[in-house]
Amino acid sequence: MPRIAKYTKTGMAERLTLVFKAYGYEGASLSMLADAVGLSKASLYHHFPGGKVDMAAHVLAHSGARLQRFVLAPLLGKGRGADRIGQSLEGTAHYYDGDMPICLMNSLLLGEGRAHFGARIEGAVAAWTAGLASAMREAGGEEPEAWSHMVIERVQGALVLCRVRGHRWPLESCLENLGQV
Amino acid sequence: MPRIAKYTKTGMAERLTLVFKAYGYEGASLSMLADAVGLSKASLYHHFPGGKVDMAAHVLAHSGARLQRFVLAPLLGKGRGADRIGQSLEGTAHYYDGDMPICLMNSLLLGEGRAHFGARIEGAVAAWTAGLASAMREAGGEEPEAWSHMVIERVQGALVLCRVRGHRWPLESCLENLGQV
DNA sequence: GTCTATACACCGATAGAC
DNA sequence: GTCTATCGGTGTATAGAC
Repeated sequence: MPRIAKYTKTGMAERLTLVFKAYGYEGASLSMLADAVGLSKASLYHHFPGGKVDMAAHVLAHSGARLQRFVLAPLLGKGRGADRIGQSLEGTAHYYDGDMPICLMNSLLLGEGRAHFGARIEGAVAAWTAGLASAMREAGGEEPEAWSHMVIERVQGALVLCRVRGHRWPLESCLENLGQV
Repeated sequence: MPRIAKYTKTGMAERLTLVFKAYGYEGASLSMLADAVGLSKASLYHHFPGGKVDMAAHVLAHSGARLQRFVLAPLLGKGRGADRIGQSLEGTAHYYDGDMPICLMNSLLLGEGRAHFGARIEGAVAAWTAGLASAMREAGGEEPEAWSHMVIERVQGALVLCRVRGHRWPLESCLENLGQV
């Protein structure tokens, strides 16, 4: 019996995201992806005619929109630079949600994923770094560029440790430390 | 025509490491792995009867021995704590070699790899953290545990950024900063 | 200790019914 | 817009010759 659509396109992207995060681009099979959205493989191709690359591209676009909303927008908002940085760090905790947060870009950079999405991912990281540096510059901090690189480093490293240890505590601890400066 | 063995078991592990780093556990196929050591798939099974899991386990063991030699041993050696930390950071640059260094444990934690190797990887990270904290404690630093977590965070994050940007500069920059403290 | 040949499952993707 | 059925290819793994 044909199933009725359970998810909007955004809802599908969220479900597919979980698979790509956990298994990477190559490791995520169409069977897993179809199961994740509750459709057959053939039905997935109706929504994503380009197949797996298409799905990963939509997932990346959805993730980019969330990064913009939760992490980048606060950096470019009103108010004192220090307040904006604090809001962005809080947004970072929301952006990397779940009991064991995983960075999608890290998973998608393995194997063939790098050739498909490397440029987009590099651009997102550059925008994040620039936003942090800009806010810190307005906050009067010294060496804003070096500081922004350090923040990205620590957050990304904390996400690796979240995967190693299997919970989100390393990320929370990292963000708390970064917020105290 | 049968090929003659080009590599010792250690040499094979080094070649296989490159594939597992770049593609992860699921993404690394037996065809790629066989090509990497210059043997047929069937011949690989002579050296690694357990198949792919067996190969990844040997690769992880070889990587653990290198971590011990380059990174952990300096931490536990003689001399002032500060000197030992400096030597370990230099060893870290050697441990993560190549033009685009990649953390094997990061790649192997994707997908099924986590179930196979998660415990071993978590143990290695714990040993690294403990060694750093111990050396910093003897060096008279304050909050050695928090400091050691920060170092691992930054190194792992720098390795992610190396993959994002495609070269080893983020790691070199990170290690230089860490050594100045 | 290497190889060719093969087994069988699953891969990504498509055709076409409903 | 969903499905079943199927395609050709590749996946991991094995058998057995040399």
